[in-house]
Amino acid sequence: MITQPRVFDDTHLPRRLLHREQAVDTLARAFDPTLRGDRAEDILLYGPSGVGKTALARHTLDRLERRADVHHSYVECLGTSTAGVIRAILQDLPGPDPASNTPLEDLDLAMRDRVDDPLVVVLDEADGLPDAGTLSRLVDVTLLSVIPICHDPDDWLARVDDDVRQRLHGHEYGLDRYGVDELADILEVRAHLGLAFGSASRTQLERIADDVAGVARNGIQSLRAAAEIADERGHSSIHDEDIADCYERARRRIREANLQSLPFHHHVLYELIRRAGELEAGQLHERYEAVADELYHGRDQTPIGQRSRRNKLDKLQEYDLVAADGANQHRRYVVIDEEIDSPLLTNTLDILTHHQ
DNA sequence: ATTCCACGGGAATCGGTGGCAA
DNA sequence: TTGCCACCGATTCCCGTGGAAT
Repeated sequence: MITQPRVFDDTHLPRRLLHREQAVDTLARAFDPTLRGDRAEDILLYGPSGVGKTALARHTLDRLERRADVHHSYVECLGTSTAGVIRAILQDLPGPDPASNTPLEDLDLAMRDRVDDPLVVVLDEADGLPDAGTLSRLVDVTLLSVIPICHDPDDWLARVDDDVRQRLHGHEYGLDRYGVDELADILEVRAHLGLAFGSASRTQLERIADDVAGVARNGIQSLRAAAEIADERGHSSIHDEDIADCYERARRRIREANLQSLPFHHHVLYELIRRAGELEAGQLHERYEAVADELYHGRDQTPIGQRSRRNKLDKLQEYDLVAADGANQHRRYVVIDEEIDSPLLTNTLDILTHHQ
């Protein structure tokens, strides 16, 4: 039933962005000065995840680049540093890439040196920047303009330095979830491009759009999952019962991918919680210490201390794999989907369960 | 009121990497 | 080749905070 799987990829960019006409206009206008060789206006793009912030920025900049010889740089900020951001920008500019141990100040100088035409820098996941001063360095470059993408603009503005706040203040642009009709339109295009003819009815697409509350990413992944389930059940088109079951699969797939992307330490903590169902913080640490030596034996990594474990647990929560509730010594960690196990630890059931 | 304990921000530190100059 | 330096991500150390139990 799925004829073009790529259509459902997170990175797939449609030719037209439906129901984002005003947003595209606003961004395009902000880029206008570049056509005269001036710096573009900055825009702080915000909104909940999965509603197309990144797609909007990429789409509009692609269009700009086709219209004029204006360059842009796309930087994924999550988990990177100031130096990392500047490096990413330099990579997109002509000239040699700097050595990996080049001092930050030299990177900064190189960037100032090489930006001699208007440059638009998209900073995706800008809430993930650990250092508040990163943006100041960018904003200080004459012809460089920024498009930070974040979830909460007030939060974000509160954390950056004054100069950046002044530049972005009044230049916020928010995207909201789609309406049911709007998202159904979007899903219709994907179904048309990626599924066999007639696989899904308009009513079904509207139902999915409604069930995912207008979050495009979830809608698209749910549609894909529904088509897969229909295939497995031998249906020639998507049935309503396939839709009923598609959300769980879509969510589970995201969680599985999340877990896969994490390093070994996270897996250990996750499995300890999963096999217990739920654990108090104190017990969790106890068990970790009881099994750590054995589990890490023969690996190049070594067990980590409590403070680091807390950070890993934070990450597990961010990734929607475990939840925590309760304060202080009664804090409990609960696994969210017991069916999702860590492939890295499937052979260690004995070690993990012996020490009860 | 005091104690207990997990939390989480921030600084210091560690180990590995890769240029670069002697 | 060797020693040195800067970087960087990960980790640990230190410590103030605050809710719950005593």
